[in-house]
Amino acid sequence: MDRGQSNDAMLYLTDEQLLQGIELMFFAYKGFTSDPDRILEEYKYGRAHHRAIHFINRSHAITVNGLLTILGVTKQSLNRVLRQLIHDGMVESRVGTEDKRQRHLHLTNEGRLLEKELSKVQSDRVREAYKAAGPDAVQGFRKVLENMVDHDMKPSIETLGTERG
Amino acid sequence: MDRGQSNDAMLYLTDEQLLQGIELMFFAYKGFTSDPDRILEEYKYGRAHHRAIHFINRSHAITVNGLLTILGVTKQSLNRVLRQLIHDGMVESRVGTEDKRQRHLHLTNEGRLLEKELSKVQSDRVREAYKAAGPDAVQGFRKVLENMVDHDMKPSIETLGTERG
DNA sequence: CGTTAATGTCAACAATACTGACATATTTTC
DNA sequence: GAAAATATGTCAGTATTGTTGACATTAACG
Repeated sequence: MDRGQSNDAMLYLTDEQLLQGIELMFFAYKGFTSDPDRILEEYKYGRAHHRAIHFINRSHAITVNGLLTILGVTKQSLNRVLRQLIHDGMVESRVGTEDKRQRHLHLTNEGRLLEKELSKVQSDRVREAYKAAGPDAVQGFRKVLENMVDHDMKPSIETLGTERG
Repeated sequence: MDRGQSNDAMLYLTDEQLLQGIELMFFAYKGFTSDPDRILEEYKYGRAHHRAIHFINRSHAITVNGLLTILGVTKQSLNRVLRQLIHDGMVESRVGTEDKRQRHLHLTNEGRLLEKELSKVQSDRVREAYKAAGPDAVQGFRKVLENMVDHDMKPSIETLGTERG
């Protein structure tokens, strides 16, 4: 390997170092999605389905608008995959109790099974990468990625995994 | 924030920690591509054009097959964007001297300008993320991402930025 | 000379994104 | 209570990017 930089090299980050970072993002993201993609193929689903399933699982009873905000796509685009998932019995859409215009999204038992199947292989890869890199590296990984996220999206992230989204 | 883990927490990575990592990859990649995407729109190009331009710039005189291997798409898919870029005078295709079946790809002056415009904004974001996170974090970032890449792709990465790809 | 390799191209198809328009039900506001 | 705004769903059309499969050309290899 030996593609790292000495600590003081941060004072002037070379173009080469930045381009390496860009390429690392490209190749890592490719690897990151490859395992779930194989499973999705069997279900005739795509990455969009995976993302919907992931965030419905993570944000209990999330509304359609909430999911739209997190995913950053149009409602027409989301509706296409949501319609399929609901039709296939993976996702349930419940009328809101407070606001009856809203639809609250839940995974069905079958949806939960698929979610587990997908998150298993993806988590496995992340876990292996974490383990191979070590705890300090994980800290750094998280720090850099957090700083790469658009500021607009940060509120969305913060609420994930904390009961309701 | 306070979404980190203590060092010994690595012994058992919780599902929550792994899911956070997965989401971080999703949101960071979104931010990572957002700035170039805005520029590409003006040129009526897409991300596929960006990737082609990036790796042609990085791998001097790369062949079509070489580019195919790096990008991991079909030749029909690559050819579509390559044809446009060549037609638009961004990329030049030169017949190989050793092997005349091969086509060696080069950026034209105009292509180099576009490449600079794209890599500028993307590098800026990476640089800012690096700076905000600090040198140690960058080391960790790189370590984790390298471990996330598919083993098949590693040979491709190694040769980038080292004269010829 | 026949086979293989590198490239290009045509056609068809699928997934995912977009815009714009419109409908319905419900809530909020004046 | 009527009007405006909000949440959702849907239809139609279009663009990008990926796929398969088929076929042609040119050049290299044995």
